[in-house]
Amino acid sequence: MGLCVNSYVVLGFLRVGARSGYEIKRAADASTRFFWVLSPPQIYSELNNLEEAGLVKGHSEPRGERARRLFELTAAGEEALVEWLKESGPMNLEVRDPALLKLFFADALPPGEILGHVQAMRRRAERMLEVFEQDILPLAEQTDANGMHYPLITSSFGHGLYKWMLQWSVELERKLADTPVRAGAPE
Amino acid sequence: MGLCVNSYVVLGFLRVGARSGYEIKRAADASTRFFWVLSPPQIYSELNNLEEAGLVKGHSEPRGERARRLFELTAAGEEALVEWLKESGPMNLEVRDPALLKLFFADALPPGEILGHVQAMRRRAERMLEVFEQDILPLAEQTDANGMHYPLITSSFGHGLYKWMLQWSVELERKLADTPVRAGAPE
DNA sequence: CAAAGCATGTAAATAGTTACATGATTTA
DNA sequence: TAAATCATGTAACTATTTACATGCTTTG
Repeated sequence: MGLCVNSYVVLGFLRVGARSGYEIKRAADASTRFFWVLSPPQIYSELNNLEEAGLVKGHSEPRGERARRLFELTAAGEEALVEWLKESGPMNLEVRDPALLKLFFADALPPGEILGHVQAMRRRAERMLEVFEQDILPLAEQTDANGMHYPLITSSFGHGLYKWMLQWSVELERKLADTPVRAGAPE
Repeated sequence: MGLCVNSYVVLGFLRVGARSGYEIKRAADASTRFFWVLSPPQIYSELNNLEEAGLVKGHSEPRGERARRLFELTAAGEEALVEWLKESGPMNLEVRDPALLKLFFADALPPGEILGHVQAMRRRAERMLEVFEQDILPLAEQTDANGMHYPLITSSFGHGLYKWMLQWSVELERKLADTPVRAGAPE
């Protein structure tokens, strides 16, 4: 019932101009999803939550027969957001990657199968880099030109992260190609 | 009811010698938790699941009055694990980091507050590096000497990742110190 | 104008965390 | 020997995903 990280993501996007659940979803998909996933049902239920708490105010604005609600921050909502942004409690970074997990247990596998996984990791990093370079960064640069600078900074974090991962995968791929079983870690 | 990633983590640790839920927890805390979190209740319920499915076999081995169950892989369990390890479906890397989220929305904050967050990110990376260097890597090297090479490889991934993050934080810290508001992304 | 995709959600199922309980073992 | 910590779990709560429903808009 209380507020959680998701609440502040929703408040944050409302603050910079999103009005509907769908607009929040679009904005999140193009930016924050790389370090915080948020699915549509979470957004919509969070909006209801926040309205009950008086942090957003919604009004009905149907498109024809289709129901539709637009929201805006209240003064209390803006304040709650800024207070949260100021807080500096311990914050845990969490990574979940089934691919690394498979690699962790890969000693149970014949060497031939393992190289394939590493190649898949490399390709995944390449795909992500494309997404960043074609979609995420250009959009963040626009935002930057509009006077909001931190979306570009955090997007560059994502971009740099995947560049690092690509490099790591390539190095491991090379080492495995040289000496299939006794690989030795890259570094 | 079906098997999920957690199932295979449990099978994987049983395969390399863990016998109880607690031993699995200990092993996971010292290795896979950096790319796959798994809490005690998940482990215990997963063990029951796997037993029903015939992939592990458990027997009671109480310590005094305290109940206690030890498990081992069945042949079917070993096979299920290896089949999963071989599979190469699409695998999504997921990151969740409230600190990056705060940084993303930091344009709503006075510049003074922001530097503190970046410093906290740097210190977090430093702490993680210590954990890797003092605990995780030494243990993985032991495992490596015992003929299992992939735990060291994946642990090196974690180590390298946090080294990269430390570098990124330090660079951003410097740029913010120079020009507080108009920061420009590190890269 | 039919099909595909965009926009707007909800219900039900699954996954995961928190808080607790309890006995054994170690340590101050 | 009391307090702390290790070991072994469970119940209840919270968070998240999946699958669906439905009307509007664009496009072949």
